Amino acid sequence: MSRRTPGQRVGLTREAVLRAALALADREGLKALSMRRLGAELDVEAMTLYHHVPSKDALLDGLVELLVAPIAPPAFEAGSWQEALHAYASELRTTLLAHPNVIPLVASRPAVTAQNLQVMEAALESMRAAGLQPADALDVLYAVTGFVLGHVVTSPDGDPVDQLDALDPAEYPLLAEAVSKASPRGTEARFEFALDALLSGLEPNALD
Amino acid sequence: MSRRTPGQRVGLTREAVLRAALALADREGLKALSMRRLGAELDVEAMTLYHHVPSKDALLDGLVELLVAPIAPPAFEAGSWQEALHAYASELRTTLLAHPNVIPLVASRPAVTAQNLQVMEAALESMRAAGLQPADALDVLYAVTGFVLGHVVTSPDGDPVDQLDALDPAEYPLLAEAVSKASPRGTEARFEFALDALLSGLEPNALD
DNA sequence: ACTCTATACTTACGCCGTAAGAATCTTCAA
DNA sequence: TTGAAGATTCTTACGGCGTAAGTATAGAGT
Repeated sequence: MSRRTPGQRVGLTREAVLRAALALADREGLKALSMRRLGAELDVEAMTLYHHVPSKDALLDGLVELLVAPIAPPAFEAGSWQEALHAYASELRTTLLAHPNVIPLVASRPAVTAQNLQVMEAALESMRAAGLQPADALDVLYAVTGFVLGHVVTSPDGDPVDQLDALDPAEYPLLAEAVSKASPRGTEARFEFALDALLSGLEPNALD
Repeated sequence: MSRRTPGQRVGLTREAVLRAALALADREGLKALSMRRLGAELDVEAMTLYHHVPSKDALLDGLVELLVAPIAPPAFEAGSWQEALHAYASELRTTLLAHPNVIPLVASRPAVTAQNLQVMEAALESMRAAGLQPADALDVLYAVTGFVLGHVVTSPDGDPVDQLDALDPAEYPLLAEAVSKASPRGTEARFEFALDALLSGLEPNALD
């Protein structure tokens, strides 16, 4: 049951493969993302994919890069210190939340790709313009990025409260109370609250 | 090539299985942690493990729980607000860093187990004694936990700078400068710096 | 001593990543 | 116009995976 005769091109590119992989992971989860399954999705045999990607690990790396690449680095030229980092953190969070299935991947790959290095360099550039030493700026960048990742990892979709909804108030009275009262605020408010806490604490130390 | 006759007991327990799994993951990484391999480690066939653990996913969940369980919840009775959360965050970080191979697992499993719920309840208890509303306390807990996880995920072992060591200064001048200057401080200093920033920013908002 | 059950092993199925190689199409120089 | 070269695809095969189903035995409770 062959799809077509060998050699007959189907116009695959690395980019197309990565996009299909992201779509598949979004739709059916990371476990469904196998080379055979992805091949089927593109109407191609699994081994064909290896002409565009050297291994499955490399494919996953590429997937993370595809996801993170379009995020704009923090721009300090316009607006205050906090605003720039706040906007950057929010965009990063939004991007990750749009692909919840891929978050574990982002969290488990260092992703020191050329793409990422350029983003970091650009960020340091504009942070220097704002008066920061590069060493301090790097600390701040790491702190904010790690914070966003950690927040997204601990509350991927919807309120973390969702998972705690059916909670026995007799066994966990305070937890139940906290959950019932915290609901209206939502995860986003919780994120902004903690982010601003971090940023306001970061500023005096970093600028001194 | 059978190891022993069926029925002959080897004295396996869920706990022993989980400990062996953790040891194996620590020693050889997550990819080496297969049911067959783990069975071999315990001198047992793979299927035997299913008497102590319902599935591999459950085994991984148990592994995370085993790792996180011994961490003491933040105790506010003695010492200041910051000290308590600082100590908790540091212990969590130390525990995770002691098992770098397992970090991706912790980051990708919600882990809303009975164990964890009890830890959270205990934390809320002592935070209430310090004058916090449970809802605010929960926010603070999530913020700190997420922060630690994010930090550990982005710089698992050694300085993140290690991976950036061989960097082309011509291509990334600021990055190279930041790396060369930031080195002596180390990852721990970076962690404490950002943690204190978060905590100092958290306090006024949460206590108001 | 006898039964019952928990524990262990065996076999088998359908997945997985990927190494090796054959078949075909496209391109381009002669 | 032809024919060689290289790119792209398919085929086959190997060892390893999680686990469903079934079998055998050792030890505990009567």
